Amino acid sequence: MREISQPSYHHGNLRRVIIDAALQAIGESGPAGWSLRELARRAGVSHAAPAHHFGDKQGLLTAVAVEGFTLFSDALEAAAADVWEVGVAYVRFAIDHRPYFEVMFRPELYRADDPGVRSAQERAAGVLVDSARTLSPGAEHDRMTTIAAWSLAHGFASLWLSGALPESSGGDPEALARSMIRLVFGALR
Amino acid sequence: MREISQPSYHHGNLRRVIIDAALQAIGESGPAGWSLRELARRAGVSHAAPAHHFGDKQGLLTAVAVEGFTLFSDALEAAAADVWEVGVAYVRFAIDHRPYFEVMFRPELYRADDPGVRSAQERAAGVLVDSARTLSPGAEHDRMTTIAAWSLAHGFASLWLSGALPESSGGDPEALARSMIRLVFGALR
DNA sequence: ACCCTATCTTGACGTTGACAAGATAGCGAC
DNA sequence: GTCGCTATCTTGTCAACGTCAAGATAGGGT
Repeated sequence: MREISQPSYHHGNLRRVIIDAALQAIGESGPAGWSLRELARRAGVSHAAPAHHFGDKQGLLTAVAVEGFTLFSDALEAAAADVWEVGVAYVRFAIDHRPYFEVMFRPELYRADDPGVRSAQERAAGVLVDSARTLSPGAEHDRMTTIAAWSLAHGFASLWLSGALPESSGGDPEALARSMIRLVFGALR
Repeated sequence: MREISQPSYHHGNLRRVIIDAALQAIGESGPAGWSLRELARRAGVSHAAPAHHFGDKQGLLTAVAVEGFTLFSDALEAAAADVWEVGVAYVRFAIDHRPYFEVMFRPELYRADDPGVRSAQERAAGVLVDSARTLSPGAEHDRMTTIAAWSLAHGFASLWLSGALPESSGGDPEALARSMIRLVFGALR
């Protein structure tokens, strides 16, 4: 009297199923607090199915990073019309797509030299550089302004996610980020 | 003919030895890329010695976090005389004590509700709040300024450590951080 | 009708974190 | 001094983990 179904050999492509399961697991227990086998169990596949598609755990996380940076670039580009909103979009992405974000900026978890990762990363960086130029008080400060704007948005997102800011419980991250950006860069320009 | 020494039962207190080994391991392979057993092997103790002193892996990382926040507070306080240097000290600590820093802001790795952690954390936050007040353009902007300054320093440190900034290879993080802080908060005040 | 390949499963191996039980050494009491 | 108590550390064990090798299945081209 087995309650487990017999083998049944899937033949759809499980890549998406597995990535989605990974995102959910990362959301629940952080980017390193889950196991491939538990993942497979939840996705209803064998314990080695993930390895087939992604080689190993790093390979799976590499796929997550690529997807993450791509979605990230899309989000930033969509906000680029209003320069002041790019930083807000940065924060919003980090919070709305926390699992992606947490993997993306932990390069030791995946293969950071993967060409797919590289190009997706560069695309995102490009959007940031372009919008920061608009905020810069002068061409000679362009690079410094980019770094400052990036640091400000990234730091706020990281602190918010790690729960270091007391406002994390209950506050509205977008509104807070918007005020912060206007305070800092309103004075600068 | 055994080449391994016989048991020999240490009786010093191995807490320090183990924490130091952990810091080294974290420095080499990130806050989650090492194993307790490998750690013990390097420290020359049995595979269960760490568990005796710290309960489990989380316990060991909790001890690291407490120590880290304490050293962090010391570093910030030492720089507090010159407000402009607090942010620089933040960055310097992150880079000079990378293993501590990487653990401290990953609360899912340790017991963030530990009373020791809490008080060490609050002490560090206190220094930040006090110095940010000096930079604030007005009392009603105090909180916003604190968050902005904190985000700026934390973001810069995180991006630098993760290698996201091209300047990470070869540049001088302290000097860069100093310019960035002066650019942003010089205009604000 | 056949085979070829991508897809997925099964089985196995060494390693890991954790627990339980045993061994050792220092130290105060008498 | 030696007895026993306790903190310290070791040994032994276990389920779970990541990875590899080998086998099973199904769908598409020929």
